[in-house]
Amino acid sequence: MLKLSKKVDYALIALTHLARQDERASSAREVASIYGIPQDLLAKVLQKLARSGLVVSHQGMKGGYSLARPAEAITVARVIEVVEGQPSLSLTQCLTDLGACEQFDTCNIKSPLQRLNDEVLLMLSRTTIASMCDDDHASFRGERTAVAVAVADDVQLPVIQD
Amino acid sequence: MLKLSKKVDYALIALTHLARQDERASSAREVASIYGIPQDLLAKVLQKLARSGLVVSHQGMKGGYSLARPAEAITVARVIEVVEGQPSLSLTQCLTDLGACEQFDTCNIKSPLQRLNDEVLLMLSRTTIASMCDDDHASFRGERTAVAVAVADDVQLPVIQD
DNA sequence: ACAATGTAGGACCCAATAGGTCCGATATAT
DNA sequence: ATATATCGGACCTATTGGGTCCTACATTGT
Repeated sequence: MLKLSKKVDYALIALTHLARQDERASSAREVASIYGIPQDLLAKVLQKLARSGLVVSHQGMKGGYSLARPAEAITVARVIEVVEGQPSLSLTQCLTDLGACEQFDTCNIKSPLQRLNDEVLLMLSRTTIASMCDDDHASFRGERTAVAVAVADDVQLPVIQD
Repeated sequence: MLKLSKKVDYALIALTHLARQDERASSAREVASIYGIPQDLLAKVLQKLARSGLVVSHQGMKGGYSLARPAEAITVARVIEVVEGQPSLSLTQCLTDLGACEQFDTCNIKSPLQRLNDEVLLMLSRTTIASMCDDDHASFRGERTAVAVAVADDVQLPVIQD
């Protein structure tokens, strides 16, 4: 599907929210109500983030969550990995379930996929909660971007050599 | 899940196979048996590719499929889009189902996600069947790459400014 | 002419996952 | 003590992914 799950969406929303709060803890309920996210589900997600050390939790009344480290040190890659479990961070099964792949020996696309996977991973590792915070000040109009249009129309994009 | 489906895997395998055959048509059965892919399923995938004009089909005995255009002109992005239908080429629902997103107005991560999405899309648009053919001559050992290890271990990667 | 081998495409099936809810237990500030 | 938190397991349901089966139709070889 090449789409990130809602859980990851929610995690990113919550984390950028926490990043902006800076210090003060926010409860799952609070965040959920602000962004219209199912409360119980967000709670689960935040618990995972807490268990993984991306976030610290304060129990009891007046409790909640706050970032466990600077927003610059939380990458999208890590968030995905934490929220939906490691195996999902590879573009294809055969890159994780090594040996479990039926067509491993005859497969003709192993190494290109590996490369592609690494590139995506790198991109997700360079994107941090901090960078997402900065970025969101830019306007978003909900239009299809030039890239999306080009792909949909099956237009040839210029090849970039490296 | 951020993983491409088996259908896409199969499509890419078949396409690079066809690219190497150069001219001569291969039947779905042939390709399926070489790579250990369920035949009926591959047939469906190839039919989609044919309907979308990425591949031409020759019916009847001695029939089969061959590339409809040079391998350089078939991008991974396009293949994904064709095989699993447009909506799947965006990292998150809200980028496609515009308006259908519950938290659209309050969402704090719209534009960063848009950017990320574009970057991935661009990368997938620059990768062609031709480039995958070249690439596969490189050795593949099935080991975790440096990038994968770094992410899993939650190591901070150097930030690259643009 | 007719069998063998193709593609075309609809119907269907099953298992896995995503998304979400509910509940009881525990911690803590007022 | 009570209201408000997190914690974490159990559970539910709709969707999707992956795959099979079957019928119809097109071509080639004999």
